[in-house]
Amino acid sequence: MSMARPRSTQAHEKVLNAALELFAERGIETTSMDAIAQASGVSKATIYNHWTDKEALLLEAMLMIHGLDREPEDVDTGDIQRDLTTVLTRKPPDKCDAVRNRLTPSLIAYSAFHPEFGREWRHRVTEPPRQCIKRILRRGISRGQFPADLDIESAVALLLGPMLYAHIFNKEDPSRKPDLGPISAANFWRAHSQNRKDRVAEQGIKKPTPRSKER
Amino acid sequence: MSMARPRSTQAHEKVLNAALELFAERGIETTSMDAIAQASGVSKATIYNHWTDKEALLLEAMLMIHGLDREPEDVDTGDIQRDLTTVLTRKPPDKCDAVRNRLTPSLIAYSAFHPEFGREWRHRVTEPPRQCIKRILRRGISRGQFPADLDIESAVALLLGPMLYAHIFNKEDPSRKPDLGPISAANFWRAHSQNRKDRVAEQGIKKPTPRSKER
DNA sequence: AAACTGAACTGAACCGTTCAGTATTGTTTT
DNA sequence: AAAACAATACTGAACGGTTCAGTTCAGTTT
Repeated sequence: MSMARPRSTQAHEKVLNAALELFAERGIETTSMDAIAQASGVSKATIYNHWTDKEALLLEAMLMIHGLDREPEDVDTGDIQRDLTTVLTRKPPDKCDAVRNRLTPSLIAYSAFHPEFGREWRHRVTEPPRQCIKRILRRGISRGQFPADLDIESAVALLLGPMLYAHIFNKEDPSRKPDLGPISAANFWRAHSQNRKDRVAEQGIKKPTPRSKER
Repeated sequence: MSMARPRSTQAHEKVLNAALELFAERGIETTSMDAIAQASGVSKATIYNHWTDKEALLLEAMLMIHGLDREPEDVDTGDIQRDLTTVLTRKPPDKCDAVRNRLTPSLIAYSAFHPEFGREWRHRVTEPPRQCIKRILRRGISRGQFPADLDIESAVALLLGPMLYAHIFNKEDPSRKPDLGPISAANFWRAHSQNRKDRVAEQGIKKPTPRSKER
């Protein structure tokens, strides 16, 4: 009934940290449990006492590093453009950020070949910021600042894609690393904002300015 | 001096094809040479006669599938917008395309942890289309259709990023899979085109830039 | 004569399990 | 309060069974 000795949270965290570091440095599939045990200083037997699987460990490690920064997810200053920029520029604490970024390529591949894990990753990690952006976009539409027929799903890709791209392809090239967050936001804003100075109508329903957006 | 029996190009290609298929289906690191031998119908001894390494095989397979579509890399119809859209929409033959797309996540991860291979991948595969886009952008700048201070590197990320993003994150969600090529091109065009009268009403975030500056 | 096959083989790594011994905790008794 | 106890966690090392990259080789085909 009474647990005589509680699990050492110290050991638990040491393992998680070591696992994250190794996953980020050498990749998920190529990091062995023995390596994690050795790096963490926790015996492998104990690791398998805390987690059933390598995948279970990976899952908790991933949720841990992506859950450390539970910021107020929503942003609404009234200025849609500013909100967009804020969300795209938002970054986790420096320490996390490095690990998270180095982890991304592995997660992309691992998720591609482990659909279950992939769903979890997208659902728990990549979806929240997406939702945040979607809310802002919908607000923009209802305020008439974006066209009513804006495809939100495509818009999210337009906003976030450039950052992902830069992260993957400009990694080795230190010459080209401007922060794409504000750039991408500005790019999108200039392309879709209907807030021209001759049009100040704020009420949402307006005649859609005929955009030859095809289709 | 003269080889009594030439290497079977048939075997060579069977191995390459089988390797590509397996790499795409199960990932690079988790595909064994034995599996490739069995799937190709070529004995493992022969495979190691044709390639020194698993990595050598991977490299040639990658170059093969990305070299099959040597199209006229350059596009210049005079209409910058059309050229951009064309390049972003351009696709390899259907057969290749499926394999290439499924291969991408693995290549991202493998390149992240094998810098040498990564350089080769970027240089031989991802760089050519980038260069093509850059040429178009420079042409647009020199013709005054884009602002002279446009950061080309960021612009490429703005154009290609959304497609990469959609490819990675919208894979499992069949509801939203519009072709982002034209959308991304239109998005960029609307944000940066300077000499269209449908955009002059935009409030001047950008100052009227001076004439073309050579780079 | 060289390329092929099929099969065996090496050496190393891997995951996950087991186990005897030890350390650390909560509980009970003195 | 101190000592004894019971229950559990941890260690370190080993082990089984598998998988892998790469090699070797006797025999077959071209």
